[in-house]
Amino acid sequence: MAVTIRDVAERAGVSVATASRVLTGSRNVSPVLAERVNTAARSLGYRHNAVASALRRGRTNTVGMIVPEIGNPFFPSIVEAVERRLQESGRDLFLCDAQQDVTIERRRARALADRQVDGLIIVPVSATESRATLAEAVQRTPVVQVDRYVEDYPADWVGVNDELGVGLAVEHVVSLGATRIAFVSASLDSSSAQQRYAGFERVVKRHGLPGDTPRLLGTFRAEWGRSAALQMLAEQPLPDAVVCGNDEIAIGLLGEFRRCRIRVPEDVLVTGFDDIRFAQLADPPLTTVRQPGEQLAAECIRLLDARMIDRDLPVQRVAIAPSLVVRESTGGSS
Amino acid sequence: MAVTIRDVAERAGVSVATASRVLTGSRNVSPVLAERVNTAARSLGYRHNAVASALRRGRTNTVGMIVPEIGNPFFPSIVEAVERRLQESGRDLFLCDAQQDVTIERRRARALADRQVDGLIIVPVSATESRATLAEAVQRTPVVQVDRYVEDYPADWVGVNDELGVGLAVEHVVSLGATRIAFVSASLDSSSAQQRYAGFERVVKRHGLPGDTPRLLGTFRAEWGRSAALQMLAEQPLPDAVVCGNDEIAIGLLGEFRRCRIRVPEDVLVTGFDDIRFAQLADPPLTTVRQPGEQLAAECIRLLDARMIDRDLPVQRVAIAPSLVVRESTGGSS
DNA sequence: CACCTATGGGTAAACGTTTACCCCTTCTCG
DNA sequence: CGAGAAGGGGTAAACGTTTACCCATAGGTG
Repeated sequence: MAVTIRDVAERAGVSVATASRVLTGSRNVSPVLAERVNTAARSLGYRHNAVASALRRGRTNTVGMIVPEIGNPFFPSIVEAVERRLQESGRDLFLCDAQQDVTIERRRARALADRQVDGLIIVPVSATESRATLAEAVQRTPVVQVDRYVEDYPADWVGVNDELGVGLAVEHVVSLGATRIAFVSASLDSSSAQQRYAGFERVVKRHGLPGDTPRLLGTFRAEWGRSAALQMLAEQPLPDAVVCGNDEIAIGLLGEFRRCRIRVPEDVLVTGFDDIRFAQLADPPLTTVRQPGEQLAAECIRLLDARMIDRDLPVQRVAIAPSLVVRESTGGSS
Repeated sequence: MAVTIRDVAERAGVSVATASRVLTGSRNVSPVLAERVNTAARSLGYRHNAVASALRRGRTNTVGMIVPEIGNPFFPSIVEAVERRLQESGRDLFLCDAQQDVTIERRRARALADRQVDGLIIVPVSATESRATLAEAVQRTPVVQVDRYVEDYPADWVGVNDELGVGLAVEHVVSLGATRIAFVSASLDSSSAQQRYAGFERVVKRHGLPGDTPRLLGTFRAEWGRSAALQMLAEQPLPDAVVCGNDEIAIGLLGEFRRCRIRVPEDVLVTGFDDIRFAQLADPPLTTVRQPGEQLAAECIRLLDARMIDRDLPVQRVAIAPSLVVRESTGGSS
C-alpha cells in the first residue's frame, strides 16, 4: 500500500489537515510543525496522489491537447511551444493524436474531459465533422482551437491568417514574373485547406491571371506532392510556379521534379507553407510562409487562461499575420 | 454541478450500486433495470467521472509515454504505432515531451505517476542521467523503455539492435569500395548514440580500415549534420563515405554537401539511421537503417502488459534486428 | 419439506485529498 | 481589564465511484 498523507500526519504527530496545509502551502503553519511534516514525508517517501487531489479540488493542473496527426511535423513544433508555456505556470500537458480521424478525435476529447483536464487545446481534424466533438468539449471544459477551426461554431481560436499567407506566396511568385500558377494542397476538409485555397484564388483573380492552371487537392502529405507533380508533368505545359498548401507537399513535389529533371527555380518556382524544420534543408531550400509557433502558443495559452477565469467571455478569434521566408526554390538569395 | 451517478440512479429509481453495475457492466443486472438506467443516463447527459473512478479502482486505463523530443521525427512514428496498439485494448495514451532535459523528464514522469497511469513507456533522454527518474518510476508503476535505455539498471527494454544496424551500413559502404569512412553522430549521452558508435568502430576495425577518419559527435539534429559537413570539408581529403547516427544528421549533411557542390554518391557515400518519412525525399534519397516502428510498438505493449500482470517478472530486453534500405545516397537503384 | 445455491438487488464503506467550520490561544487597543 | 481580531491547530464532511457485504427471492435436490 502506498503511503498516504494520513501516514505522514501520524508520523509527524499532527492532524491530516496540518499535513495537507504544509504539503500544499495552502495556509500558514508554524515552522516547527512544517519541518516535522516535511521530514516525515521525505522519510516515508510520500508521493502526492494527484487523482485524489483532483477529485476533491475539481482541478488537475493539466491541460489536454489533441492534434490531427503527430506525424505531420508542423504540429510537434506547436506542441513544443505550448508545452514550454505551460511549464511556466507549473501545468502539465497531455497530448493525444487523432490519427486524422474524427471518431478517434472524439474519443480522445472525451478521455481528456473524463479525466477533468482544466482545459483543452485542439487542432480540429475537420471544419465540419469535428463540430459535434468541439461542442461537447466546450460544455465540459474551456477549449481553444489552434491553427484550424470548426466552421459555424463559436469557440476561441488562434492561428495564422492562412488566406493572407498564401496571398503572400502568390504575390511573391507574381512579382518574379509568374503568370501561370498552379496550386497543390489538401482537399477542403479543414479550415486551413479552405482558407489557403481561398487566398490563392483571391490573389490570382486580383491579378487577372489565367484560371485554368491546375488546382490539385489531395492530402497534406509528401506523397500527394509527388503524385501531383507527376500529374502536372503529364499535362504539359508546366506552370510557371506551384504554390503548395504546406511544406510537406512542396517537399514531395520537389523530390519528384528532381527525379524528372525539372529544375527548380529555373523551370518552375515552388513555395510551401508552415516553415517546418526540413523546409530549409530541402533541395532547393524552400520558400515558404512561416507560422510563428511561439507566438501562436503564447496567444493560445492566454486565451485558454482567460476562458478558464470566465467561461462567459465573448468568443475570441486571433489571427496572426504570417511572414514570407524567401529561399532558393523561388530563386531567393542563399 | 455536473450530473453524477447518484442522479442517474435516482432518475432510474434504482440504487447507485445498480446504476454503477449497469454503466460499467461489472455484474449482471436485470434487462429492465439496465434499460431504465441507460435511458436515465442518456437523458441526463451523464458523463463518467474518470477521476473518481480511478481513485476508487486504482486504475486509470491510461498509459503514459515520455519521449526525449517530439520534434525529432523518429519519435512521432513510434508514438503513432503505440497509440494504435493501445486503442485495440481501449486504453488511452498521454504523451509528454522531455525537451531533451532530464529535469523536465523527471517532472513528466512524476506527473504521470502522480496521475496513476497504469504503465509508463519511456525513451530515456540519457543513458546515465535518466537513471534516477527511471528507478523512481519503476517503484511506482510498470515501465518499459523503448529505443533507448538507461545503463546499469534492470528494466524492460525493446528496441532495435543499434550496434548491428550501424554495422549493416558500414558493411554496405565497404562493399561499395569505401575504405576511408567517417562517422557523424550524437555525443554518447544516450544508449543509441553509444551503441551506434560501437557498431561503427567494431566493423571498421574488423575490416582493418584506417582509424584516423573523422568521428564527429554532436547532436541528433540536422544543424549538427551541416556543421559536421563543413568541418570535414575544411580538413581535406573528404572520406569515401559518411555513416551518420540518424537521418536528420544525414539530411543536414546532404544539404551542406549540396551547397558546396560535393556530389553524393559520386564524391562521397552517405548513410542515415531510422528511415524517417523524409529519408526517401532527401536529395539524393537516403540509404538508411530502418527501424520497424510497428513491431517495436507491438513488442513494447506486450512487455508492458506482461509487467502489469506480474511486477516480479524477470527483466526482459528485446532487441529487434533492423534492416538496411538502400537508396541513391549510396548509388542504390531507383 | 428442509436445505442449499444462484441471482439480483441495496447499504454503506472505502479510495486519499482538501477545506469548511470550529476552537483555543495570544495579541492589540481602547 | 475586556472586547475583538488574528493566527494556528483539529474534526470531519465532502468529491463521485466501486465493491464488499448483506438480504430476499426463486429454483433445485434429496
